[in-house]
Amino acid sequence: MNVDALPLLSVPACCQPLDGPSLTDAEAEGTASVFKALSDPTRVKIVNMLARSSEPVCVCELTPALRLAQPTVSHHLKKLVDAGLLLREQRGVWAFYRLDRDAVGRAAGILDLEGAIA
Amino acid sequence: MNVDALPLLSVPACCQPLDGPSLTDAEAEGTASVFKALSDPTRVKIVNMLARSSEPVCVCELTPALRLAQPTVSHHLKKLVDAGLLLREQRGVWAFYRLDRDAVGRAAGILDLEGAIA
DNA sequence: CTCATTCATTGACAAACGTCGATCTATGTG
DNA sequence: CACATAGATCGACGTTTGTCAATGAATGAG
Repeated sequence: MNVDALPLLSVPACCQPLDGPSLTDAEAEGTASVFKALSDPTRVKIVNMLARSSEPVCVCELTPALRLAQPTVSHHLKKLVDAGLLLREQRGVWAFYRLDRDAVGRAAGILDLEGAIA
Repeated sequence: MNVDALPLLSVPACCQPLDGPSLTDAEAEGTASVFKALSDPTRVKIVNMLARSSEPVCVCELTPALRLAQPTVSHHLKKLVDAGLLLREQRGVWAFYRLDRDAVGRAAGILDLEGAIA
């Protein structure tokens, strides 16, 4: 579009062109993927339970507490691990999960929200 | 199922019954809704732009920066406002948005992640 | 080996989501 | 009044999501 050929605007311009995106597509997608992992009530409960526990927690303890079918819990745990929020550890037949306590802070940092949190 | 009638387990129990949900359904859903608002790359960019600006930003400035159709930008802004993350202000024909800088901190607090952030 | 247990994976289904074109409302100009 | 502009709302579309039953893989007991 040729700006010079435009008729004079009947409404004055409200703001300057200002700065660019200030965040690459990759950064935005990476940050969104972490928050997407926390965007489900069940996964919020999981993260909260793990945040309250100083030791890794067994899946056999999470499943009854969440009152969901076992494949559903496994599905949510995988999403949290893929997002980098949880760490998995196998002990014999059992699988234990614990929180990676730096991950959320990293996402909030990219958002430029450090000052707004805590 | 009658527990007393079960045969002895061939695998020992891994953990105690332990604590309950420790987070109500309403708290989990409320927290998840805030993170859901941040679970899209476009909305991450919007929040980042607003976080970098000390003054409210006009929609007419957001739309070209995001390279998306105007109804799409309006849709994302509504989701962020509904989540309590953004505040809307009408100035004549234009709509300005700014960040509610306490909202994310509140969500992270419910998660019990204060210590892990910042 | 056989069997039981824990957990992950697959497949299917309904619900929710992101995107955009078309339309509507509200504000300001003349 | 008529007209132009900014932005919200509506409908439709393809994609993604949460859930579960069924199945598969891995570990341990006997």
